[in-house]
Amino acid sequence: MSGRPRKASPIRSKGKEYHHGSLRRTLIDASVEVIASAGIDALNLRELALRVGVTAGAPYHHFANRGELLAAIAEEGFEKFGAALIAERDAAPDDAASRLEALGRGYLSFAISHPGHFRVMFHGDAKPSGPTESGLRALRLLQDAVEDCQRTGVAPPGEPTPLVLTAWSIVHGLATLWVDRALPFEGVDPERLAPQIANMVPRMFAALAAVRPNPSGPTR
Amino acid sequence: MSGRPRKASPIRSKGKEYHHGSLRRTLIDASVEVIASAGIDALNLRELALRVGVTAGAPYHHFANRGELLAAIAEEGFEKFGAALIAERDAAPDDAASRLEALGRGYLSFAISHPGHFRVMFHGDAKPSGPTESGLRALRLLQDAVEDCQRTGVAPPGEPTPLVLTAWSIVHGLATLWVDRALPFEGVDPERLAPQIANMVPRMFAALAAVRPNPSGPTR
DNA sequence: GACATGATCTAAGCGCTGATCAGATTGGAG
DNA sequence: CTCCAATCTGATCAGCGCTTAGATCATGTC
Repeated sequence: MSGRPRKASPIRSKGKEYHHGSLRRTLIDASVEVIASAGIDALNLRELALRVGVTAGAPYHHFANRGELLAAIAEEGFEKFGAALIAERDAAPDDAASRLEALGRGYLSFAISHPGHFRVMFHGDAKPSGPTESGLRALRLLQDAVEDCQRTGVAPPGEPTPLVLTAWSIVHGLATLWVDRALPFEGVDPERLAPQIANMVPRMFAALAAVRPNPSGPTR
Repeated sequence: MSGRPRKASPIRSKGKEYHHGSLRRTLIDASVEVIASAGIDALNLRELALRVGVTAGAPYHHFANRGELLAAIAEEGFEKFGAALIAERDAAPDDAASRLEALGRGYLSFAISHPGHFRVMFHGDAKPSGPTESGLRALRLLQDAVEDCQRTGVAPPGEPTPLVLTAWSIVHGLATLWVDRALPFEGVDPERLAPQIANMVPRMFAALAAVRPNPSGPTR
């Protein structure tokens, strides 16, 4: 009851007020929910706006168009993604193989627990520019982990790019198949399979290193 | 059958006739082109119809709605896909590892040479039913190849599902990253990298088999 | 406290796209 | 030739993205 009742608290209760208070945040959250359960195509700005209690034109004061709403979701997703990868990696034992495995687990865990963000992050259609800054940072984490494995001998030496791409492809492929619901294995729970697959990455690299000390050279 | 001038030739020249003659085929082909270059979202039935010389309502005599057009493209894609995989496999040397590698090469080649079909085939949004009959047939090819590798000792024994899923994830992940243009490696040509990655699948399996004769048991 | 200013939201509407439907046109079967 | 089924046209509706003018609120200034 002092002079200014609500100054540093921009979040209002959901009551009927002219200004929503945190419409941008609310729109992103609601969008992620819709996309997670029904896909990007099902995202309807009109319905979305009405559902959170504003008129159809209001979102355009926070996002220039539908694409920029999606871009904001993707950017937020890549930031959460990078943070999740780092957390998982730093919680792992301090050897190169364990940390690479942790990154793989983190990758899959993120896709499973944030399918809405993940879908938008790697949505191929109509990508204006290439990968974002945050996306590249996440890739560098993987790259460093693979090179660490090479230095400590738990991955074969040589050009790291094919190894990085292989590791990335494994986890990204499984994550994609999972969020696209394209896994036709009955009785298989991808959520339990995820750490198994993630663990397979450093195991295969280690096996390669043990069998072939120098597998470089043209493959075909 | 010499009486009727055109009976068994339903394909007309692009001349202005009331009946198009092969509108369904033409619509699919044009759609695949659009999707390959601009993505699924860019597919516009009106523009598509006018471009091939019919009015906006005509496509609905061949497809109940936009989704069924996409479903037809996916189905056709899976059929081409299966045929391409079989052709590649049967052209390979007659050992299990070579055939598994050939399947991986076929997978990636298909994605690279048929990006339009591939995009629709694995489009996660609004998939009504699960994978198609043809899709499951393609999966069985991979499953059989992996089990052959296990029998001949070039892959570790045990449950084949994790191995199948790993192999599938590697090629599917790279293919997805490729068609989504999400590969931020400069100076790297995925088209030349594809056989290298495909070759890595049986090599890693063989290494695993050589190092650990029995890697079964809970991973974590 | 009165006022100006910028940010936010409403209300109305435009254009484009997916989808429907009655009727015109055509090829083919009997 | 006659009739039928398939195909296409033309008109139209509904839904959605987006724009614009004006109303409402928050905040800083005097």
